Amino acid sequence: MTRARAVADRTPRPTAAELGILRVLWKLGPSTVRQIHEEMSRTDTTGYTTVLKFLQIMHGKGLVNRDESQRAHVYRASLSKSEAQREMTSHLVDRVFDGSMSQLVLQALGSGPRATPEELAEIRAMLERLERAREGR
Amino acid sequence: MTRARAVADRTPRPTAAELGILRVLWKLGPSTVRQIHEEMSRTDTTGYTTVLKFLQIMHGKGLVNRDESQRAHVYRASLSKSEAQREMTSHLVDRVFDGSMSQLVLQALGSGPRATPEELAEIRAMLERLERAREGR
DNA sequence: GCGCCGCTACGAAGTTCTTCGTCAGGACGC
DNA sequence: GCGTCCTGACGAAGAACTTCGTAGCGGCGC
Repeated sequence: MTRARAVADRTPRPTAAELGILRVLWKLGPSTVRQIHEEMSRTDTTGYTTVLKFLQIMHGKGLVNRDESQRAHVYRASLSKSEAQREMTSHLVDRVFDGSMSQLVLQALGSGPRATPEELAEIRAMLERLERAREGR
Repeated sequence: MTRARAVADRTPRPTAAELGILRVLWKLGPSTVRQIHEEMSRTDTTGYTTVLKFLQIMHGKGLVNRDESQRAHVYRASLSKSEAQREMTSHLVDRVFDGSMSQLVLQALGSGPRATPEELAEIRAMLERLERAREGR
């Protein structure tokens, strides 16, 4: 299947297991394999060498950087959480929402677990900003 | 919350290639392998038997139903587009938005290709409905 | 009746993803 | 100095996903 990739060429979309590790890195910040593995052990049974292997793979793909100056290498996510969110959301929208972000928004608002008033206010603010931007154009 | 999982148990999340076929089924409605293959040939080079094989796999998984009363079996998506949208959005939110739908909405509104005024109006309407629902509680 | 054509089914090969066992090198205590 | 322990590297096994070649069946035209 011919897949349209553009952003994906720089930092490929992480696989499920890779994303699990990125999530730990986003939470902990730069970490050693041991730290990552210990954090994952809370909910997971992934072995130490498995985590290590993924970090090596991800390093090869450019998903993480590492500092090798210490004996225990320190890994850092090379894309921020929000970059990953944007990339993955956009991919979802392309794949199942016919490219329509608004459809996604409507779906999310309508079906999600209820947002708090603060969140609704934030969304409303964003909406008004967009509406003003549109008028001003 | 457990509902998403329950649904996933019945109809597993489609893989990338499976989703490609579901998209055609959502577009064309119930179709034969040939029709699906022809539609996919517009943008894709996937072979006929590949499409067939996927439909067989998807049938095994319960992702599609089929009517075998004709010589050329007629396949139909067993989950609607909006069900798939909900399921996949919810999965994304769990994986990369810490379960927060509102974060997804903000991300989508902020980064997406611009929504049309009609779409903005629709989103606003949905938002107001939610705010009223909240007050009324 | 016979051969051709279109259709499904099956299986196998190739690729990617996931997981871990094993090894080598260096640090550290004794 | 020597063994022990921690760490990274590597490779291989297994699972899942993707793709297609080939076989077999049945209908239709001649």
